[in-house]
Amino acid sequence: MSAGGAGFLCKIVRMANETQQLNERAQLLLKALVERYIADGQPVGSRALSKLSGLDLSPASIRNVMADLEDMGFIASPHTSAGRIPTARGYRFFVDTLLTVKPLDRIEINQLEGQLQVDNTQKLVTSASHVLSELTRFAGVVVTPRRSAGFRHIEFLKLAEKRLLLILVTAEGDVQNRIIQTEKSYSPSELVEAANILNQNYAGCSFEDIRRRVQAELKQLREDMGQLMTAALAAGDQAVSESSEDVVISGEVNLLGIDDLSSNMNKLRDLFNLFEHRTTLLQLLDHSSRAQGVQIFIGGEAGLQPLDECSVVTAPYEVDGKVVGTVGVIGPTRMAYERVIPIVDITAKLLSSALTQR
Amino acid sequence: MSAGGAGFLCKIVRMANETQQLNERAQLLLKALVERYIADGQPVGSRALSKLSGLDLSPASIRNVMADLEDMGFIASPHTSAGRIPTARGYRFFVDTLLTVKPLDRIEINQLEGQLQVDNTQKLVTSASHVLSELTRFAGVVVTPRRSAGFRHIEFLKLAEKRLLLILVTAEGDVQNRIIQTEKSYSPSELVEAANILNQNYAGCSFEDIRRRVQAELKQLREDMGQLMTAALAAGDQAVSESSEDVVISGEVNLLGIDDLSSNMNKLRDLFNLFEHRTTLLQLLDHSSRAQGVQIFIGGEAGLQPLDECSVVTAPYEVDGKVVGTVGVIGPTRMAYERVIPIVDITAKLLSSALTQR
DNA sequence: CGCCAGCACTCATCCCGGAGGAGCGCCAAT
DNA sequence: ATTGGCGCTCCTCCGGGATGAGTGCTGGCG
Repeated sequence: MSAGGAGFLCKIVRMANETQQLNERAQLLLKALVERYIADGQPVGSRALSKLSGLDLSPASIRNVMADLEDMGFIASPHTSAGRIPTARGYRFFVDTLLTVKPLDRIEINQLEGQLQVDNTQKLVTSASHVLSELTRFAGVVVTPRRSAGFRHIEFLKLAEKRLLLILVTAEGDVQNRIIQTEKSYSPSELVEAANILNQNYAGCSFEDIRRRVQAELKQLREDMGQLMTAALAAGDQAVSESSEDVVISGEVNLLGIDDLSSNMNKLRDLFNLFEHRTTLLQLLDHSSRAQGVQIFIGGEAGLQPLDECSVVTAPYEVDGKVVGTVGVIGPTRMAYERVIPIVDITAKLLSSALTQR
Repeated sequence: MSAGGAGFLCKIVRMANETQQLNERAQLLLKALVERYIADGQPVGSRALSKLSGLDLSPASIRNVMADLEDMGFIASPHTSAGRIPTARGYRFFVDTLLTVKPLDRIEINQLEGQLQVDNTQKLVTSASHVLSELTRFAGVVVTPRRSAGFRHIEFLKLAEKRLLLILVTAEGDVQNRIIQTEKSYSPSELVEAANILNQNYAGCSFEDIRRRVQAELKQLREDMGQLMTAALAAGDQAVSESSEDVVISGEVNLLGIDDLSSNMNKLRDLFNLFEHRTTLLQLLDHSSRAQGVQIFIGGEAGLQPLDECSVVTAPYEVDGKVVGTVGVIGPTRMAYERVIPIVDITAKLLSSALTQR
């Protein structure tokens, strides 16, 4: 399971340096500290670490190491005489090299699989989002599959004079529909004819292709028919592209209970505003779909202030071997990564296979 | 503009009593107090009221009246030496008989009208919800229209062997679709034939009617055709009823900023959980659609604890003179009713006319 | 050179207790 | 009936002492 942020090259270089700089003792202590802090959210002092770490060291010695870790920016103290808490960089190092994830049981996987509803792409996606939020008790988020820009079947339906309903079955079997205003009033038989032409000749092609070909063959058709076709193509194109990418979020409520976040009412509001602003979130998640495997964004690494004290754990999912979307979890930086990571990982895989079957 | 809760008769009786008991001075003072409290959220003292009320009374006299109002349960003091704040009953009386709503400007109405997107019932409903939350800065909520259980057009589409897509255009012009598993594999022409029969004979009827008539006329059809029909009818019925009532909420985030609510993290979480539990909310809102005009639920009047410090302002909307749903706003009990009420009222009316046009 | 016990120091938190102020209730005077 | 005045209550806002956690540093020990 690989996990990384943006800027791979520089990251790897840095990692090499850091692994050199941090001797085993420092690493062990950092690991213990992060784990402890994740577990109870209190700054961790030298005394506590001395008991936890397993190393047989006195608090005083540990203080020396902690001072080093602080100098290197892995940990920080909220005030003079408190313990230390991990910085974003500390979390990063922890997640990249110290973390040991424990895979889920077969039982848990089966449970998870059972909760994915499969009767419909939309339902599948929302249930995946639900499952993620239920299991992690954070916010679950899924980017809906990119649709291939083509259609399996097209149909016109007359609603009123000069008002048509365009019904479009996408290659994936989902149905889109759209109302078109036309200049001329078409008879039902004309509509059937137009639909037939499109279905017989162009089913499965992308709209761009069709437009090009229709334009070439247009002269053979009556002019009004051509108009209808182009209008239909435009509408279809728009319908597909408009509904093509969206992000489904569930369990935002869970974040209200997290005291790390809900202490700052303003930040919390910013965060929820971000959730309403789908597009921004979409960009972040799209990032993830270019890499493979689980990715983790810690704190502001994504470049969004509202995510200041949050981490985003994502994994892309695929249909027929092609990445089509991203699933993920948004929670506080202080989250149980070793649990969340496999959950996200498995969910992505289950979603992939559920989508591929159909 | 009428505004009332449940239990009309008893309410009217009580109102008569109360109006008798409260002399004009008490009413004026109560009105001033509530308005002031709504405006700045601080308990209102006698000195402040003496200046505000317009009556030329000393604080001492006002204290007498306030004591009476407190005895009658209209106001309460959070602690010994604080001012008074309205109780739920106080708000109730204020809203029922003291409140003077100022209707919106033509300009505002036009603006509002412009923001309602009309290309689609679903979009119309969500934009109405958005508009409500934007204008009031609280949570906007709309119950989607009850659909009449009939169809304008029906269509079968073969997805695979024994797997059909049923496309259904409702009387309102919305499109539903549903996948049916069949026992037998039908040819495209059979599907067209079945669709034709349904369209020509039964368009516009309710599914129950159709089922009855189909059953009677079934013998004339080939058996497999009959099977297809009944399957289609069942699926259509289900599709319509399933998607028939839902509640769209937007702008929940706004409630995070309200200090009346966000002081109590737990209550806030309960509230947001209520939002996710659509059904409970639906019941409350359905209540409203049985009355006519704007209705107001103050505090726990609705019988839901999460709404403890909230008020719900609702109004039913109609299509062709028949009530089909409800719009509303959920905000803190301490809200500017004189502004929210006309907003909800107008939105309901605009929504009605937008839906009726189509 | 690494380790560690001990000590001084720094803060955060908690818990008073007093001062200030807002506002009420009551009462006696008008 | 209205009102000025007085005493009282209780919230809020400090400031200070006590407590405790945890650090940094130093000097001694193996």
